[in-house]
Amino acid sequence: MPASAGHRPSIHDVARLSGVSLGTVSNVLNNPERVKPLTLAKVTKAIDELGFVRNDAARQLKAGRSRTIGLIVPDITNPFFGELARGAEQAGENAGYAVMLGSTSHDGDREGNFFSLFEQQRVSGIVASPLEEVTATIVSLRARGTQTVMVDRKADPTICCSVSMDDIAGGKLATEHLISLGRTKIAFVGGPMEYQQVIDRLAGAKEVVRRNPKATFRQIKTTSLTVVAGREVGLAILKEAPERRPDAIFAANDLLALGLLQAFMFQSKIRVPEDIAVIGYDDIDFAESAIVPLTSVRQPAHLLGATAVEMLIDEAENAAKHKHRQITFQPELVVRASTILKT
Amino acid sequence: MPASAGHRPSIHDVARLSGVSLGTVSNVLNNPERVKPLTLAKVTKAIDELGFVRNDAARQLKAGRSRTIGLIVPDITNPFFGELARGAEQAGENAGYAVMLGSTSHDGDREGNFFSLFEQQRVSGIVASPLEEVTATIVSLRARGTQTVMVDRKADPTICCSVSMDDIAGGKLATEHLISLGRTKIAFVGGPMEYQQVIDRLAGAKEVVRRNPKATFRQIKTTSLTVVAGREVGLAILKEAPERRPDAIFAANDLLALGLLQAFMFQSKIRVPEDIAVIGYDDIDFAESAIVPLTSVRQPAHLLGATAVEMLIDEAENAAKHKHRQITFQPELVVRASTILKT
DNA sequence: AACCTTTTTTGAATCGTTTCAAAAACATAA
DNA sequence: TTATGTTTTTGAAACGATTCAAAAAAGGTT
Repeated sequence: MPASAGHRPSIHDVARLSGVSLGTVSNVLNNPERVKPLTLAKVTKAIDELGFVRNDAARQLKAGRSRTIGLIVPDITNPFFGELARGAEQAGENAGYAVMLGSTSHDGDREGNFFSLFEQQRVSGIVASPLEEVTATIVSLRARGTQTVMVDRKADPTICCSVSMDDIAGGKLATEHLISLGRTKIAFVGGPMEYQQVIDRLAGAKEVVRRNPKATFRQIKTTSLTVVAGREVGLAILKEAPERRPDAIFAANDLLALGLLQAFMFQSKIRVPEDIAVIGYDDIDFAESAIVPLTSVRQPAHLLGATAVEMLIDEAENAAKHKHRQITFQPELVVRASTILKT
Repeated sequence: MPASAGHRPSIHDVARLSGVSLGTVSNVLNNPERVKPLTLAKVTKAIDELGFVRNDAARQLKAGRSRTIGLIVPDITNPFFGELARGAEQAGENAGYAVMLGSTSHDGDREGNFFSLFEQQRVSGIVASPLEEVTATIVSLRARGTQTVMVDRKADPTICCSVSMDDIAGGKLATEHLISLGRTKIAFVGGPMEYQQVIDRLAGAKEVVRRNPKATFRQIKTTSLTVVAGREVGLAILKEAPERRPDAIFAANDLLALGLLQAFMFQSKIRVPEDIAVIGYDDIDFAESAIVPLTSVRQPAHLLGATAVEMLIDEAENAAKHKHRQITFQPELVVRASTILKT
């Protein structure tokens, strides 16, 4: 019979009902092997009868920390981060940690709120893919005792661990591919320019263009990395005179690229890849089933999330021996119809 | 100067450093208007110097509950649930609650773990889109004092609030559309058949077919609602003799539909919509930019999430006056190229 | 200066666990 | 039966915030 709504049964109630002491109930919960089978049965029965559920707040208060990890991502509706979150959750689960997800919707205030919420909750640590520079936040968090790992963003290894992608290499990969197809009027679409990922992908692209005298380069800034932003850029390009248009576009992520494709397909004014080749970034699942299957630069989102959580747990559990590491994965080109004509 | 890693400053340390009592520090934190400005300044200074951060576990322990809401969804990488989660978060934020997200990856055990994790954390309430029937879980959770709201699934209003979609109507909408196009060999692709959403969409489809003597119906079961599962079904259909194939497919969600499209486009063996018309369900953002822009049944995911959280907060804050409600939204047909030939 | 009101501050008690030294119960051997 | 070792059980003392009745301080009036 469950307790009335007024009062939730505590370990005291369980102790009283089963006629043992507090410590024994606690042992039933945490070290059952130390308890005589008969006692264990009595206590278990009382727990069931009362509908007792451990109060995690009290437990944490005593323990000083919880087996919970905070994950902060900029936008959970972006499948790249969805996959990353799933990787993080799986790695957490394997080690007996729960992952709490905070999605900031690209809002700096919200990001700050999550950092402080997680700190107040005394999570075991925070894995974050922050919007912009957050070294100061990280340093003070760590000084106060909350471990942090950066994901999808490089961090100074004297400060904390990080798992990131080599975005400069990815930018080169994409641009080299476009140039190898004979394209010369290259455009980079992306933004805002505060995001390190965008900066690096652009830098990689620029370097490749610089080494190819025939190629021209143009940068189109966006205010976000969304399908809508991509569509707007696409519609703007549609309005340009055909000779002004680029013949190849490197979009800073797949969502932008999908938006571009949508605009170009609109009334079939621009053919992809004949008129303009389009390459995206991330290789989300939807790239393959896009209106024109999208060439993209693949990032192992699941692996990023899982690795970050593993590093965090390593630090939490072996604080003494732990050494910060800066892991960088290499991206991989996935060629599809948006850059190559069917043979 | 932040405290050394060994000891996190508590409200006691702040009291000592600023030369006031415990109660005053607590007032600075919770009722600053009651504190003399001079005192407030002293205490605030001490807080900064020590790097004091409130311990939420202790606060909750005293308060009995936290301003946190647990959200349980089957798969965060599905953009439908991504959007739903975002709606939930926004509604929570507006009322000063944080939303903790748990994604179960369609795993019943994991779902159970999240329910009990959230209960142990004494969240203000749980919003869940459970995989299967969970009335028993809900009833006992509520009996022990944890409020619950079902989202994207109808619940008995004598038990708890729910916000769901009329999936039978959605199934009818989709099927009527296909039949109105003159298609007669209708196939329903979806599964597992334990999901109420799938059952209802199928029921709606069957009813419409029954009313149209010319139409034939066929059901193809899948083990999950993913792009991969859709692709497999698509490849199987590719292998069938053309006269055996359906001329219209209603997929239980957009991911399945996108998988079907991928398979059909493979070597261009089946044209969409000429040979087979395809309609999905959810109208995720990617439906519009699919290889063939996908006709779909739109669900207001954001609204579902936000409404569920609002109902939960209403129950948490006005327990006395609260009445359970069963809100059902009507889906909406969005026609695109996968069912209608361009004119 | 005495008295009354209002504003601030105080600090012990409390929330529900876990911990751990000490006590009790039990088992075994002499 | 006693001595000795082992297994179980006990319960007071934390953990760190909030609460609230009571005390103290400040302000106003005669």
